[in-house]
This record gives sequence, structure tokens and C-alpha cells, in this order.
Amino acid sequence: MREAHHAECPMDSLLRLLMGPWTSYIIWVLRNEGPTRFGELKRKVPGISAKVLTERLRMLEGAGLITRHHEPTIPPQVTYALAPRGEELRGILDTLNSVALRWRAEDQTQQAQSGEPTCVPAPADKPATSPADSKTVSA
Amino acid sequence: MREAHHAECPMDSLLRLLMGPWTSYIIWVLRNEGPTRFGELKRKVPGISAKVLTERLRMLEGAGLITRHHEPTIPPQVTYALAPRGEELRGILDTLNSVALRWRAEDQTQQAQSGEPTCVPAPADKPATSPADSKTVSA
DNA sequence: AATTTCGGTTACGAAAAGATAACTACTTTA
DNA sequence: TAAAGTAGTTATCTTTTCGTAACCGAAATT
Repeated sequence: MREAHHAECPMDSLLRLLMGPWTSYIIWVLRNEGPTRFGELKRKVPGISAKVLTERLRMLEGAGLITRHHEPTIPPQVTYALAPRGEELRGILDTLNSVALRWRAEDQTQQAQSGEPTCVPAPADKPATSPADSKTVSA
Repeated sequence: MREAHHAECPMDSLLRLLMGPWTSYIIWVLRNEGPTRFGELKRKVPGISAKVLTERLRMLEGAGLITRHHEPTIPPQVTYALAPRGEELRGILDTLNSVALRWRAEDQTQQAQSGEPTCVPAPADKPATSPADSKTVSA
């Protein structure tokens, strides 16, 4: 019902995709941690259930934002990573993050990020598989 | 429950704010149409109910993204507009829109935006953002 | 031999969100 | 006099979503 109203708008579709409660956080974790396995991802996203995590992952995969690599070993290993399109989102997420950081700093009218948890652990993230730096920093 | 997990992350808070079903669309309309009255806004967002629209508007206002100008005339006129912080989001929304547009074009592997509805009517938007008349009645 | 691990899926109940409609106050219009 | 319009609010009902728990197969571990 909600997706039938103005789904013809590309941005709205994208926004609608990114809109789910955990969606952005999952992308954020993948962005910061690099390729991550299901269980580890679940551990990284504190309160999420396997059901919702699977659901979001499937949605994201269907949208081409992440990839799913299934290693059919006996304890199966499923690794998720940002797809090229997910990588394209990095610039936007970074910009959004800087805006959010700035606003918070303005709200505090004082120190921006002193000992504050920044959610983005390190600028030098794990070069797990994608050594390609943010080449799509558009904004 | 959902907002207690990692609400300390500025970006997640912002994402969480932008996340609501109609939220982004409202900002988008305000961005494209300029200051808009409640009824007109409701007409611009096809399937929204007054309840949800009010709720989103209040939330957005509380976050400082939009302003609410209440003219206490007899048929009351309430006009909503992007606040400075809402304006700051324009770049991000534009980038996101261009990404969405590009992806859609890639999906079609052919013409990008021929006769497609673009959701962003005109780059030359209404300059009605003068802060002189927006008193911001504050809740 | 039984349990644990891994990456899920399924069913079920609870909770949250949303839709709908009625109602507010006041003026203008028919 | 009655209806419409403006900007909502409130209540109730329905829909959707979410969390929890159980379960899956097979191999490794205890």
C-alpha cells in the first residue's frame, strides 16, 4: 500500500529502501567493517533479531546494494559485503554523517566530538576486499 | 525500544528521523515547492492522512528541519517551510536523487530521463525562503 | 552419543503504526 | 439557516511489523 503511491519517483524508492529501522545501520556497519558474516553482523547490530536481519539483508541484496557470498562449507559461511551500488552510497552516508555531527556540535554549542562515540570507528577501515577508496564522493 | 539501541550515533539519529514513511517525501515537496500550507501539503502527498502528516510535521519541526508559521486569521493559515537545517539537507537529497536517477537509468540500460517524471520539477525553486516572515511559532 | 555451530526459516503472539471518521471553532458563502 | 473550508485532534479499528522460540541439516567437538 505504501509503496504504490509514488513509487515512480526514483529517489523516493531509494529513500524508502534506506528507510527501514535497521537498514541504514546495516549498511553503515558493512561500510565500516567490510565484508561481514551473518553472525558477526548480527552481533554488530545490537538489538536485531535474525528474522529482521535476514529480511533487511534480502531486501538490500535484492536492491543490489549488498552482495551475498554463500560458501557451502559444512558450517555454512555467508558473507555480506557492499555491492558497487552500496559503495556509491558511501559518499552520501559520509556527508550525512558529517551533517549529523555538525548539528550535534551546534546543539551542544561546544566541543564537537571530544570523547563522543562517533559510530565511524576509524577512517582507516579494514581493507578487507575493496581497496578502492571512496571514488564516488559526490557531495 | 528501537531508539534506545544506538541512539548515541548522530548519523543514526538523523537517519532515524528521515526514516519515516512520508518524512522524506514531505521534505522533498517542501524543497521543491517552497513554503506550503498544510492542506496543500496534504494534497501534494497523495495518500497521507492528516494524522500522519501532522505527526511527521511536528517531528520535523521538533528536529529543526522545518518551520511552522501559524497565521491566526479566521480560516487559519499554517505554512510549513524548510528551516536552515532542512536547507542543509538539500545537497544530500539532490545527490541521493541523482544516484537514484542514475541507478534507474542503469537498470533500464537505456534512456535516463526521457519523459520520466523526475519528482524534482524545477531547479529554479521559489526564493520564498526569506527568514523575515517566518516567525516560527514554536510548537 | 549428545551438544554446539552456522545461517537461516517458520509459526505465533504482541506491539506499534496507520486509516478512517467524527469533531473542534469560526467565518464566509449559498 | 445550512454547508463548506481551514488546520488540526481524538478515538477506534485494522494492518503491518517485530520479537521469541522452535526447528533445520550436517559436521566438528566434547
